[in-house]
Amino acid sequence: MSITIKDIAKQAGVSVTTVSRALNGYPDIKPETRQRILRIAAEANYHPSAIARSLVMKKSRAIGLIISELTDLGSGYHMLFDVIRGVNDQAMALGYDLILSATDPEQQREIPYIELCQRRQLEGVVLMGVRTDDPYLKEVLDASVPCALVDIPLTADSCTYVTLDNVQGAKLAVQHLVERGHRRIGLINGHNQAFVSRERWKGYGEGLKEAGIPLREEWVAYGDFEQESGAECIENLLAADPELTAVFCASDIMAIGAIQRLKQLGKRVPEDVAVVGFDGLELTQFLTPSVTTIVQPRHRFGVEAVNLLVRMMAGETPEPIILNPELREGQSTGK
Amino acid sequence: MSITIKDIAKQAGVSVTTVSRALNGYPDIKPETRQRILRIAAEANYHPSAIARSLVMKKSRAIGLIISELTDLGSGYHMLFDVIRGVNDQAMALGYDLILSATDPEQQREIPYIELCQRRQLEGVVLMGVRTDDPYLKEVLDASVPCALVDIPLTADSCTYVTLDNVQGAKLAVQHLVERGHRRIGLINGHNQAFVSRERWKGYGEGLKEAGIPLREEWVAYGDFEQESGAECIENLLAADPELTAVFCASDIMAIGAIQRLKQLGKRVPEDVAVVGFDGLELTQFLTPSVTTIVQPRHRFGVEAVNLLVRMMAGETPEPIILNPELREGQSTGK
DNA sequence: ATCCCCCTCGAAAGCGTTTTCGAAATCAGA
DNA sequence: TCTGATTTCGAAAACGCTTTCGAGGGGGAT
Repeated sequence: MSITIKDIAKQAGVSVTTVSRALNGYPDIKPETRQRILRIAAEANYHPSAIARSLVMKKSRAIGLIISELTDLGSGYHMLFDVIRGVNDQAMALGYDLILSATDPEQQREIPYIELCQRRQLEGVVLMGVRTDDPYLKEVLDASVPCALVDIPLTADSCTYVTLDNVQGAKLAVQHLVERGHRRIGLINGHNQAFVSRERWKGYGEGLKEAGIPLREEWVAYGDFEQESGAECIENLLAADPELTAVFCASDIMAIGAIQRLKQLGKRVPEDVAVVGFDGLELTQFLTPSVTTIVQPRHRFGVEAVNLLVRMMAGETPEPIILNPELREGQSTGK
Repeated sequence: MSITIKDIAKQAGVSVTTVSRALNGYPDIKPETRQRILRIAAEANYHPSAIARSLVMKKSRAIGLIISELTDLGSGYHMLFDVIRGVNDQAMALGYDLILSATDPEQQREIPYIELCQRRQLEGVVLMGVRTDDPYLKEVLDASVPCALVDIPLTADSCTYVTLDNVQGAKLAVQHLVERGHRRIGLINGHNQAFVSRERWKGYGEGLKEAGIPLREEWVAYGDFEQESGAECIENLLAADPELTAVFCASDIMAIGAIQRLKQLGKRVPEDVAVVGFDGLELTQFLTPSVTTIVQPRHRFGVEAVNLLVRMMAGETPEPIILNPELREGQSTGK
């Protein structure tokens, strides 16, 4: 059906060996023969089969992008998309094809990690959206396929990660609020199955400590990164301490939910309660009030993950990449 | 390196043929031999190479997901992600692997369509986010690889599509506004390189006509689906006709931009100007005011696209799928 | 004229599967 | 016990490519 290297060889009156050499830029071939072959191949609109090539070279030139919980409308929703873009862009730029595989722990549709890698001969894998208790994780850590984790600070023989300095990010948020004069600052954290939650909690604590503010149990609530949970949490926090004047949310989406509920409760933002979000979603700039947030370089996560991967595939054992957070001021924390 | 079918054969003391047969459920094999082979394969954690299999079977069991303008933060931003999820879910459910390829017309990084298909032996392709003037389109239409288009109403020999009834959707929006008593209704449309824009324009016109309202040139503005353009357009429209009391936006994002700008101009929504969006983004429910919108079954787009694909791969020539829009009321059009 | 080396190219093996074709073994019926 | 059908299995080719190894030819040096 499809046109093969043999056809080109026949057409050019040479052997397949010669065609292969011409196409792959080997030196031991007469320049004019090469030109002729190239021309014929182009005219015939010939493109070598990546499959056949993979088989013989034992390299697929493909990397996997595995996302847990993609089907969950959930947590990283807005975050994930940009990371996907980054991974895609860099993979393409480097000549790798991307195989997307979104798994879903709940529905048991998980294909064992190893199997996927073996089946498609993946040269490396970018893994994201994984909970701390996800079964994938164990498999990955002792598999031999290079793996770059996004927002999961674990390393192993063939495994490293890229993430934000979440501790620093959370601290930035708290510092910003302290500068604005707040002393009673709540935290609406994400669920504990997310690695980032622990770090943001830590950063929150450090931020308070540096300001000489003792941490209080009732200032911390746990949501699930979703809008609704942000609303519920802020209500709970206010019930526990009506004097609360500020809250730091571990996701912009929860921040939006919180602001929404605050309005319903008759509280003004930022006059009565100031709010800081996390993620740096574009839409936060266009809300009323616009939301102060810790911005993550999401696209770059993807790019760097692929970069880590190719370095690992080259035999290196690169250090994890920890990107710096930035605070973007909005109206939700006043001027 | 990796364990192959030969290893299993040797282990079991049979030929590779027999192993292949056992694994693939052929009947001509003694039940107990099959069991033994299966056991051995499982113990060895063996998984057949999809690559080798593809080569000999000339079927890759892989479909491509090609997205133009993914790198554009742009237009379908929020829409695309859900469609991707749908494609992924259904592809997995049906046992196909997904190869993601986001191209970018601007940066010329486009890999010719045909080449991609040939290289990876794709059995079918889902194509989305393509402009009317995109070079891909021509290639696709006369290629022989089955192709399912999303939101691009074109058919060809091996090509069909899934989309929303955009005419009906726009009409729903206008009807809703008319019911609320509006007579001067503007349209903030998307750019004309999007297929959907033409249809939404048509639906807008029909909606007005049915209400006996003559369409006026200056009621129509063209944005690019982005927030900023929504803001600019509403300002222009109001400049052209200060009496405007309602506007229908061809994307939720533009609607948000428009509402934002309206507030800045001292107009109340919906009291002074009512706004309807398009897409049915979740976040529209959580804004103040929440946005009335035409909801698209985005996830289902992906699912149906894959369904179309497999039917085409089976030799059928299925009819296009046109899904029905639904209006979801928010506060932006009053009660 | 001889020898050696370099340049250019082809034959063939091999990658891990599936599948065709036929052979061996088993079984039924007589 | 023999025949023929049926069941169970193996040898080998094929898929499209890369790569090793070596052959042939031309040119320069001796």
